[in-house]
Amino acid sequence: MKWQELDRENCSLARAMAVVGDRWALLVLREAFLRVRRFDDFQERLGIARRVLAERLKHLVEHGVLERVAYSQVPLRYEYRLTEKGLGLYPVIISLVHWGDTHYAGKKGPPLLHRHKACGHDFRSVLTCSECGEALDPREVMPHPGPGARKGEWDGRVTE
Amino acid sequence: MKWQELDRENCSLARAMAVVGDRWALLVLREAFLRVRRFDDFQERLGIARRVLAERLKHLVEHGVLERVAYSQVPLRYEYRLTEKGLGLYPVIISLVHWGDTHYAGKKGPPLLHRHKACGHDFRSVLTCSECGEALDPREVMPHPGPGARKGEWDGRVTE
DNA sequence: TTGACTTAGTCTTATTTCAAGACCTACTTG
DNA sequence: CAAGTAGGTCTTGAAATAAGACTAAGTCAA
Repeated sequence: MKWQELDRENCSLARAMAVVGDRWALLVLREAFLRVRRFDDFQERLGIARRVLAERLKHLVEHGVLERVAYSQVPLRYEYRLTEKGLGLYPVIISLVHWGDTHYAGKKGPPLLHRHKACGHDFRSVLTCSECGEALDPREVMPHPGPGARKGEWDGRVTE
Repeated sequence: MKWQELDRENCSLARAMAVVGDRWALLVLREAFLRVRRFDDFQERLGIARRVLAERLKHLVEHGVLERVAYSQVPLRYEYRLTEKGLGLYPVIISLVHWGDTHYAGKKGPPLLHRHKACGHDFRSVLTCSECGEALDPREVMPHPGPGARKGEWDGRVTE
């Protein structure tokens, strides 16, 4: 399968990966969550090739994850901001960061901490069930076909 | 910057991306969370080139995300299972799936639902603060340098 | 009013990675 | 003994990436 065909799969993960699944997208978004907004700042902080960055930002804008906003009229200059849809990727990024903290932080500890303004503490993210509020263990989750499933699509895979 | 140098960055996300940041890793892991374990099953379900799959599985095994376990001695056959470290990526995957469900499900709804065995309900994942238990809004989070930060690394970026 | 600087890109070239599918090896089953 | 199964490797051409030079439009200071 080619990468461009991924969004035609009937799978929410595949469709999400078609938008943010390339090598750089999540790193670009990490910077966006750290309030980086301008082309040269993304480029310098990530060390990404400029051509690739330009294409990636365009792609994220086209998919509504970022928006390109003029912050100066004369001269005309644009910056990139997270949309609501983009903000919705925060759980993905913070989960990856905390996974990295857990397994790859050096002796001294993680390079970056996150403080929850509401309660004032540094936190780790905890994934919980929207229905009962308990922390989620993957072994406690049973996937099963939903309303958008195609006939026979999950046969022999998920009904257990 | 080259992709292989990413894990030398002092950033937990960059280090995580060095392990699971290529185009296929998270899709392979999605299948693993759906109890797929064998080479040919991964290959058929993902439509990934066999050479790329072999390399990717090897990489994930080397990084301790999957383990290669013999499930038959005669003939000798191996399968790939999630390790504890691999299970730790569940929040990343389920968050991406729910983001995809939210923004890319068709009219009929998501193709796959997830039932929490503990409470018996289909759920969405909710990211909460480990300290106060409230749902996390990215606008309520203030990143700041941690013990593993390098001197001056975050100057002008995160202290707000 | 020229020369240095800023911002947001585009373009070129060499290298790396990926897609598709044929092929290989060891064993099993009919 | 022939066909099938499982888990790969190999080859070829196409696509994506890395690095950095270059461009365009405007600003600022002398």
